[in-house]
Amino acid sequence: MLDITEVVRRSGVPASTLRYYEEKGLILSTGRRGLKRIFAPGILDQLALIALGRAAGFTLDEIGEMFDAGGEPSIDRDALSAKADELDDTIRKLSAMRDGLRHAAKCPAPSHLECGQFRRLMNIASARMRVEKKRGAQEI
Amino acid sequence: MLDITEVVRRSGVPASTLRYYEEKGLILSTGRRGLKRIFAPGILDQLALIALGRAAGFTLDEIGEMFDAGGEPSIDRDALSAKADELDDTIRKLSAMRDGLRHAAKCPAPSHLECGQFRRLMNIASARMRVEKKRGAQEI
DNA sequence: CCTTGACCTCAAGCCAGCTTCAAGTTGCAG
DNA sequence: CTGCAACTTGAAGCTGGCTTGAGGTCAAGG
Repeated sequence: MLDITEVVRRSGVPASTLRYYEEKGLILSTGRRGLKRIFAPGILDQLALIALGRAAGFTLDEIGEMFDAGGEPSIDRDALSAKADELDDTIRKLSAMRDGLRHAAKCPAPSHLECGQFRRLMNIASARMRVEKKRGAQEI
Repeated sequence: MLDITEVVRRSGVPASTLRYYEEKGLILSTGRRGLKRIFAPGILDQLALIALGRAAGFTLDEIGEMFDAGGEPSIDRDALSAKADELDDTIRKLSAMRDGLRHAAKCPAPSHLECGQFRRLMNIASARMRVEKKRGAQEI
């Protein structure tokens, strides 16, 4: 059994965040010593899992749905696949962007506006903005 | 010369956003007809460029510094390179994440917690969180 | 037993990048 | 000239994921 200080020390997650996660229902403290929260050791895995989810682009609400009542993970494999596909898409876009930037950085055109590739990038970016307005922003 | 409605129609950027950008100093309206803003046609390129910058991960403030007094772009090629490098880094992280998710989705371990690769991912994600706390979050 | 400092709660604040609202002004069609 | 839709302003609100602050409680060490 761990007190909050110990959880902070071992997970690197600030106490304020732990309280916030508990309030949101993402984690559970297993009891109190007086007012003070006590956590089961499993909390550390759970926090690592939350960190992973965040890094993968899940929202806290989505992550909350990945735990059963006991705090054990029960992650839908289809959801993982879907998120992987989403990441793939993001990666493709970012790669195109990176290549365009790389080109612009060494393009000899006096102004970037005179570079065909740069203009293509600009057009793609504004087209994407339009789409995201319509379809409720993805991410990135 | 374009009125705001025309700019909205041709750029897809909402009027509220145009006013916000002007207030922020990112764009300039070239005059007024009565109270109403009038824009030079160049605004369309400028908005496309802003969209591109946003998509590449620049903040509005950073983008603001990319225009000279006349609204002409004057983009530091080094900044573009640096942003490209940053994107590369992001892409690498996302790729690792995607591969891990993909694996977890088809991993036969009864619980994800029992899968070595999944646990490695978890640990990477929580280690990254710690670092980002210390060094003031990048993006993604 | 008393102090102390680590914990607690609840509410408010912060960030970026907008959007929305209420109330006021105006260009222009009829 | 009138009416009204389209524009204007400034301020406030929103989203997500926290952090911060004020003020309160309590377990443990001296």
